[in-house]
Amino acid sequence: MDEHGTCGPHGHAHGQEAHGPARTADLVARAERLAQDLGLQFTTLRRRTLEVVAEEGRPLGAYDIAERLSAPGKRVAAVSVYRALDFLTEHGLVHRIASRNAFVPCEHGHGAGESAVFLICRSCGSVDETISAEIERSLDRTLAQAGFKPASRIVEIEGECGACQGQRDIRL
Amino acid sequence: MDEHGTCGPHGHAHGQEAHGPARTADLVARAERLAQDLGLQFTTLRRRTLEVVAEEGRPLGAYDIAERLSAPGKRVAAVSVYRALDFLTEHGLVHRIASRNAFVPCEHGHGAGESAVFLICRSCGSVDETISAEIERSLDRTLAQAGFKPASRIVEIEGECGACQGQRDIRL
DNA sequence: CGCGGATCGTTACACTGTAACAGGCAGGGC
DNA sequence: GCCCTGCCTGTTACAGTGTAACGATCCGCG
Repeated sequence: MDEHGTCGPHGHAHGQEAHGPARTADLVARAERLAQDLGLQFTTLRRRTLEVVAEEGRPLGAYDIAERLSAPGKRVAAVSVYRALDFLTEHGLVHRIASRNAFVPCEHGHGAGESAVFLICRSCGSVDETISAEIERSLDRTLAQAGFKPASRIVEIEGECGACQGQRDIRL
Repeated sequence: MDEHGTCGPHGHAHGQEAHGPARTADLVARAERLAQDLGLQFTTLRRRTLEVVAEEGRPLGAYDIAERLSAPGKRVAAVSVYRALDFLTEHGLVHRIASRNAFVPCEHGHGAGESAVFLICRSCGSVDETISAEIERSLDRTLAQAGFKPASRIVEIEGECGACQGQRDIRL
């Protein structure tokens, strides 16, 4: 569907968080605590799905995840991945990017209640997750004014991330 | 995919705008002016696609539109509808609801530059489009702070609209 | 008339997501 | 121990969403 990679699928830490194994370990630890506390089952499939999503620096489709989880002779069906993703999204460990039909790891420790803003770069395909109390407040005001009771919020901005703007400037 | 209809697919004017033929005529007129001004072709397929989307009180999938445009012996393929929808969304006449893979008519005269907030009701499936300068400001601030250059914005809130909350109160 | 550009019809295909059913596995009560 | 129950997973099948590619048609323009 797309190629990307202009500023590299891994390794660019634009902002606060670092991608890669460190974040993966954090997320897995959080998932284990959460499962412990709530009496849920953090199964192998769910853990491996979370790991695959966390390792990647860009949104992954369910079928991409299935492919990465598959080994010669041991194929993982997409439907299983969807079920694992249902679990992970339900508990705020990964997010679904509606405009891409793809999934990214949750980069904040926020409870499932809060809502995030996703910054999706068209050049490199990376996704940054930020939280703004100010945006939430103005959203809440608008919703209250419309008499609308929100259940879930989707805020996705497509554009060009800072790193890619810099790269483009150099090339010109 | 879903049934809806709890508060009726048509006829509930919650707020400012009225659905139905009046809005349809407005939109078509706007499209004709726009095509005139920019030297674009507002073809029959595009007009009929716009009409179908405008008449419906809820988001329509591309295949639903194709079905409504088809007559016995004169089938309209989904791919043609997609091309018409590309044209219509590009020029701000309809909006795509990313979380539903569906399309709604634009209910504001805003230029394609501004961004809208969509309130999607889980009970009746209706979609309200509102604009809030306050939300735009806080979004802009957050984006500027992140060094992110936005190209398009998606803000979709799922929940329960005022009308459906009222209905539910009555039934309880 | 010939040419170029845009639109549209058609086919084929890839990707996304879910329904339904069967097997496996762990824990709880007897 | 044994069965029963509930949850998770595997498998198949299918519905829904979206695009690529090619050809035909239409239309304005030189």
